[in-house]
Amino acid sequence: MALLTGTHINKVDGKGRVSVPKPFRSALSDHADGSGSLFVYRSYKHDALDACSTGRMERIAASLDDMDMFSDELDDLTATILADAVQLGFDAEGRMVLPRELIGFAALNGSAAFVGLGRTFQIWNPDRFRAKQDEARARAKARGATLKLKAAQAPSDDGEAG
Amino acid sequence: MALLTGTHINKVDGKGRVSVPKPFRSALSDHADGSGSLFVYRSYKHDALDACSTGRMERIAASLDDMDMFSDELDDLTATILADAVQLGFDAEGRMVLPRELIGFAALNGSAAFVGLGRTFQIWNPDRFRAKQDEARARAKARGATLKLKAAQAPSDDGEAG
DNA sequence: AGTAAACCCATTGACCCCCATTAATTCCCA
DNA sequence: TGGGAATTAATGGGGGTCAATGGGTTTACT
Repeated sequence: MALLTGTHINKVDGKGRVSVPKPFRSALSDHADGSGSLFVYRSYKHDALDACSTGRMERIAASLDDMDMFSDELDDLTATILADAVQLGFDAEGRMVLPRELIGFAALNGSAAFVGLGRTFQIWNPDRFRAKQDEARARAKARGATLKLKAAQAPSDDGEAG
Repeated sequence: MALLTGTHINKVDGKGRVSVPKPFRSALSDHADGSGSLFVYRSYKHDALDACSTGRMERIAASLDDMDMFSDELDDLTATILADAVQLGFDAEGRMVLPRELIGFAALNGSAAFVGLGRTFQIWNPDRFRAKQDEARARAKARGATLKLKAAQAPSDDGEAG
């Protein structure tokens, strides 16, 4: 799967429709015809939405399925991720329809910021994201954050079939 | 099998009928004609119902079959799951009829929340589930819950033969 | 006959699909 | 290299279809 990067701000209309940015749409769509779907769920860390490809959500479900049935930890994770995730498809124009509840949770009043995070992305209220980003940059600078690169490898498409 | 995700709230009428959410119905139905059936049993952890496809119930039975005969553990699990499970079918409109006893157990007073858990789902009293989910999210946030993703793989259809 | 379950039909309202318009970029050609 | 045309992304609105729901009728079983 191509990388999801950058921040793209699109409008949310009265029906809850938002255009998924073209680069994201291309990266997410399983088929060449541009059709496809994605999963969206409430972030448990921020007042924003997390989103990922169906392939990745399959991986999440498979990972959870490997845990012991009836364990408390499994219970919490399924409730916060799977029980919350809605699968949305694109229409012919490349838009998805966000449920009202999610729009309310992330306070998407008329516009939404699509924030690429590599393999996943988030959907933010644009103003809130700007603030969060400023903080994150300040923290990284203050802390002198560093990153150890791992060795180059064949890119994973993160799901689909392997 | 497609993933079972999201929370869908439908009404329970006086006859005990509930529409099974379309995405769940599609995921559960063995045949293209939309017919199909599922298993429902009382959760032993919550005041809610557990439900799954026939394929998965067979997997559960097979897993139990691998345990030692006559062990107390096997005894308990068969009694709580297999002995309690009822097989329900859909009518032409995609509804199932919940037995009164199960409606009472899960306190489904007029409406029911279908909660997708990936390979299985639960049926909750909507208010109770909201409360449970809020707690789970709070715990996940406090604990900084993380999930180690397993490697990508071909998606399991969870049944049929697997 | 009485009870309960399955089947059939009608209504409504949400969602999906289609068309039209605008805006912005790229491409082409002068 | 600048202007103009064509393509594509994003947006706005309207209408048809289907999922969800409620009620009624027949069938089966006791």
